[in-house]
Order: sequence, then structure tokens, then C-alpha cells
Amino acid sequence: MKGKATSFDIAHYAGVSQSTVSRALRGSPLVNEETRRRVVEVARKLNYKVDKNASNLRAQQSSTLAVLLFEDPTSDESQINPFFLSMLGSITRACAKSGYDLLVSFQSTSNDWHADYAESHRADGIILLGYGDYIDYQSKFDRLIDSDTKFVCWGANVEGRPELTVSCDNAAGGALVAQHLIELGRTDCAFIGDASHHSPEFSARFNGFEARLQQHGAHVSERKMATAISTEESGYQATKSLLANNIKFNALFGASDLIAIGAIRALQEAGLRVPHDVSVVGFDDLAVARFCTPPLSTVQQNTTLAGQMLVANLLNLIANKEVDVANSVLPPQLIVRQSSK
Amino acid sequence: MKGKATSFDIAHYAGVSQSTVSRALRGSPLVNEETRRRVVEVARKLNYKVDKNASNLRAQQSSTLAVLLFEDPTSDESQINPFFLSMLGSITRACAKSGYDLLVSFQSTSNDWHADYAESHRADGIILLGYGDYIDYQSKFDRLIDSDTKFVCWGANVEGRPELTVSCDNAAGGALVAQHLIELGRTDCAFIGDASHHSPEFSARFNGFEARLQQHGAHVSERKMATAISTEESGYQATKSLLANNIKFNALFGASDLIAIGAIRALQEAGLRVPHDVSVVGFDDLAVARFCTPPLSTVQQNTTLAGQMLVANLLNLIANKEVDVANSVLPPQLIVRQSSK
DNA sequence: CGACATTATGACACCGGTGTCAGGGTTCGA
DNA sequence: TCGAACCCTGACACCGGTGTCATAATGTCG
Repeated sequence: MKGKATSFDIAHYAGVSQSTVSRALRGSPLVNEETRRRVVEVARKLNYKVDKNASNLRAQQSSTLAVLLFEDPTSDESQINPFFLSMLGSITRACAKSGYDLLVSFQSTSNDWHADYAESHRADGIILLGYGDYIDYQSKFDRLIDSDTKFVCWGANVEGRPELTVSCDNAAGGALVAQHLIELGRTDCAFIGDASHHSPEFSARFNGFEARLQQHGAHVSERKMATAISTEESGYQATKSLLANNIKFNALFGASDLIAIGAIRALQEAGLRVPHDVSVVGFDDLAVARFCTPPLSTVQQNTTLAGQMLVANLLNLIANKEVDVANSVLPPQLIVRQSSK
Repeated sequence: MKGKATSFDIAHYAGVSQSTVSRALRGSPLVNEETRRRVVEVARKLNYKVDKNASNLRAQQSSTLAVLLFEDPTSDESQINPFFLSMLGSITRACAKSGYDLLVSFQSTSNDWHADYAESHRADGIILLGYGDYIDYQSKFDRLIDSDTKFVCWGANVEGRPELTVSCDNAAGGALVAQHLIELGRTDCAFIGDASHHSPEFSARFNGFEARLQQHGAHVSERKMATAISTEESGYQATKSLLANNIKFNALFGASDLIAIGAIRALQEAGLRVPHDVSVVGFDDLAVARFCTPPLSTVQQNTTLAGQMLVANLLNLIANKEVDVANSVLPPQLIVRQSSK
């Protein structure tokens, strides 16, 4: 036997037609139990595996999903945000459970990625991951919708299409942080992140935070906000610039854990004690949060659930079934550790 | 135009045959420049994308690699070892650079994964990642070799086939740690990990460590060794059991960062100060290492280079080209932080 | 016992490309 | 003017499955 065995080989050895082999192996009820046993046996012996390319070509589907990871072009090329890595892990598992394969790809935000994966039939659907520029995305969403590509997106809302998004309730998360700081009596807050419309997730966190503060007569003054992307370095620099301008505060909310960790470094370098002088809270609950100094209070996003939800919703879209929109906004959870006392 | 455009559609609108379309789009020198321009133009307008399934079927290759991640069945299901996640990131990038797609899959060690991905033509080659049971692997390697599947493996050696492995020079890394502790005058060492043949990487680290110690008249006594897999919890438990037996030491080498971080927790809980009472060194240089308390001294494995090497070697195997065996053992680098003073 | 339903199977077209081969048209040298 | 060489193009078989349709074999019932 040269090369791999085909269904014709199996047919030959089992003394049936190729059609019957195909049916037998896919559990068609049209084939006699006895015949099936014989076919399966021969297939096992010849170590036969269905050729996915042939099968997918004919069936016009791929049993494959694609994950596209977008990275902030300004962030460090070599390091991938651990939050998305953890998400990737849970997506992979969820895919496996559903019998789908997973293609992974990194895309720089500027890339002309389009709907390539789906249009070339490499994947049945696409999952988009990344903190990114909301404006820039919208046109790409349109392109995907135009070409009737099935996709779901983490975080960013697709205008008028709630079924395409799975996200954490960022505003509720921000509110949890505010509530926590209020209870600690630390309402003179700084915010490091990006409250503008460029970053829908960060701004939602900020808005929820600010709204809750205002309910208690506090608020974040413009002066105490600094812009950062989700890296330790960026959080460090942003905080440093606040301190350099001699801005005072007794609490700091970092829009992501990496930002908060960078902020802590800046604070400590400036001789401020965390949490004694400044309470710090992050967002994400990365594995790092537990181990850093001091252990970081943060808002946990349930990545396992998020991954399952993304995959489940995408599969529903592909099957033209109803998507559970109500449960696609995941509840965040406050994790209090030493950094906020 | 219902459904996606095919090469026949392009042919129709460009006024040429389907064969010419195929040739034109793949840059065949057989096609006239003027004709090619016309075809490309029409293809762009109709938003045509080559169907990968058809193309792969005919060409009998997939331009896809698969990564199989093995996890210790005893480790926490929900958390993926960050070291491999980081590796995954660099592999993804290396793949993209070579124009290959990447399939990602998790496998429990017990799984009957076999050569499925390659045999069903879903991937041209396979990358194996994971700390695992060496014995268990060997039979699976045989299976892969038997079916002539192209694969490379991180860490574990494939008997007599050095071209199939990319690894860090674990022994050299262990030696670096020993040297460092010797210079600190901390030669009364504990080792947490697995020095048995079950874990080729951990035992290589231990052996290099022990050998260097012995060159300086020291060594690790049997009593000061405890077995752990690569999780924080396991490192914590193992260290705790040593301490419970009242074993004393002034240095501790954790076979991985997660182990070392767990060890630090156990030490601190027991009232021991790191590094004042015990110097702790890990292995991997996870992102966490920099942020934990105290920042962890460790041996860095260059995951970026490792990913590139894995992909490059695999592509060479697929193309039946020579593999750069000499450079497939990557040099480790000692990173000294506070945990070892 | 003939009409008809039921079950199991084979033949065959088809999915959308790729590679081979044959042939039409032009140019160039003899 | 004729043939060889060259360039470009189209026709067609083929990759390895899947789904449809036709049909043979067996069973059921009036």
C-alpha cells in the first residue's frame, strides 16, 4: 500500500462500493449493521482517515473556527497580552468540546485581514479578540457583515447587532471598584487607561466607575486621568506623568491589571506606599495579580465562561439558530487583595 | 451573484478560461502580463478568494501546521501553563511569517490523538508541546514515525532522532543556577520538581544542577528533594512537606517558576524569609517572575527563538531539507532578581 | 400470487480548484 | 515560403470524498 488509504481501498477490501464506505463510516442509518462492522474493521486495519479537504470541499464547510487576535500596534511585539492568551485557552477547549478545530492567527490592527478565513473556506466562523480602536473596527465589521461571514467579537459592540458580541459588563465592573473604594473611604481617585470612545471597554469601565462615584458625591477630575494602553510600561509611564505634575490622590483605578501593576511600580518608586498611601485596583484578574507586590485587587472576568459563550454563540450563528443575547454580557466579580487594603 | 464567486465566474467575466484564471492568480510565468492584470482586476472586483479546500485537495497539502498541547492530566484543567501559552504566541507568529496557518489543539496525555491531524490532511506537520511523561510519549512518537508524519517536539528527546527535537539546554540551565548559588555561598540546597526519568526536562535541570554542585564539593541530598509537577499548588505542597519533616536548607531550586512561586509561599507561611533565610531560583522566566514577591531569580528560556526554531525545523522536515540540529538546543540565560539576593 | 412498501447497495454527478497536454498564433531563420 | 521555436491559452482528467437517484432484494398484505 503506497501512500494513504482512500475510501476506495476500504471499499475494495470490504467488498462493497465506495459510497457504502462513506455512509458506513459516518453512521448513516441506511447501511446494514453487519456491513458497517466489516467496513469499520477494514478501515481500522488500514489506518484509514477521512481526508478533510475532500470532505470539506464537498460538504462546503470546514468544522473549523478561526480566532483572530488583534494587538495594539503600539504595544510590545514580542509579548502577547496574557488576558487574551488565557481567553485563547478557554476558546480552544470549548472548540474541542464541540468537535471543531481552531485556527489561530495574529493580526496587526492595520492589516487588511478582511474576511479571508471564512471566504476561502478555511473556517466556518471567526472569533475576534483584542482591545482595539473601536472606530477602526467598525468598517471591518461592515465588511464581514456584507460578505455574510459568521463572526463574534469580544468586547467591542457591533452597532445594532448585539448577537455578535460577548463581553464582560465593564460598566458594572467599574461600579464594583468605585463601591469598594467608597467603602474604604478612598474617593480621591485617579484613573489610568483611556476613557475616550477609542477604547470601548476601558471607557465603559471608567463610566461605570465614575457614575457610582457621583452617586456618592465624588468624581474623577480631568487632571487625575492619564491615558495608557494595556501594558505594564504604559501604565508605569502614565502614572509617572501624573506624579511628575504633583497630582495627589489616595486611590487609583487601572483600566487593566497590567496598567495597575505598572502604576504600582511608579507609585513605589515615588516613595508612595500601596495601599497605605494609595489604594490600587486593576481589572482582568490575570494570574499575575495574585503574585505581585502587593497582591492586586482587581475585577475578575470569567475567561472560561467567556470562551464558552463566544464559541456557543458563534456556532448558533453558523447554524442560524437563536443566540442567547441576554447571557452574553458576563457579570464581573470583585476580588479584593492587599493592594487596596 | 448568489454564493461565493468561483474561478469559473472570474473566467467568464475576464473572457478567459478557468485554467488561465488559476494560473494568473498564482503568478504562473505562463500567462501574459496583460491577461493577468485583467484577471486580477476582475477577481478583486468580485471579491474572489481561492477555495482552500479545493486547492488543498488537489495539491495534497494544507499550508497548515498543528500545535498539540499536552497537559499533565493531574494539573488544574482550567489553567494552561503560561510558559506554553507564551510559546504558542511565538509559534503563531513564526507560522504567519512563513505563510502557514496554525491549528491549535489541547490533548490530554491519555488521549488517543495519534497522527490524526496529519493523516486526515488537516495539517502538513505537527508541533508537540508539553511537559509530559517521557515513557508514555515514546510509543506515540513511534506511531508518528511509522505513519511518516512530519513532527517536531519541544523538550523531550525522540530516541535516535535529534532532528525532531528543539529544546532548551536544561542541564546548562541547571548548572547556571548551581553556579549562582555557589557564588552566593548557598550550597545547602533543596530541589523541588521531578528528577526521575518521567520528566526529561526537569531531570536534566536537576542533573546539570547537581553536577555543578558536585564540582564544588556539594550536592543535593535525597532528603531535600520533593516531587512536584509544574503548578504553583504542587510546588507549595511539596515544599510544605519538606518543611513539615523539619528539613533545613538555605537555598531552593524549583524546576519551574510556578513551582518556585509555590515554594516561596510555603516558605513564607513557615516564617522563613526569602532570600534572607532561603534563596529561591526558578526556571522559565514567566512574566509573573518579575512581579512576584520577592521578584524571582530564574533561568530564562527564549520562547521567541524556540518558536521560530520549531517552525523552521518542521518546515525543513516537510520539505525534506536538512535540519539545523546544532542550533536546536537553545542556550538558557540566568536572570538574577531579589529572591536569591 | 401480484402490487407495493422497505431496506440495502451501487452508479454517478459534483464540490472548486491544479497540472498536463495539445494546439493556435506569431516570430524568426533558412 | 516553410518549418522550428516560442508563447499563450483552453480542454480535460483528477484529487477524495458526499449526496442523489436508480435498482435489486426482501418482506407484507389483500
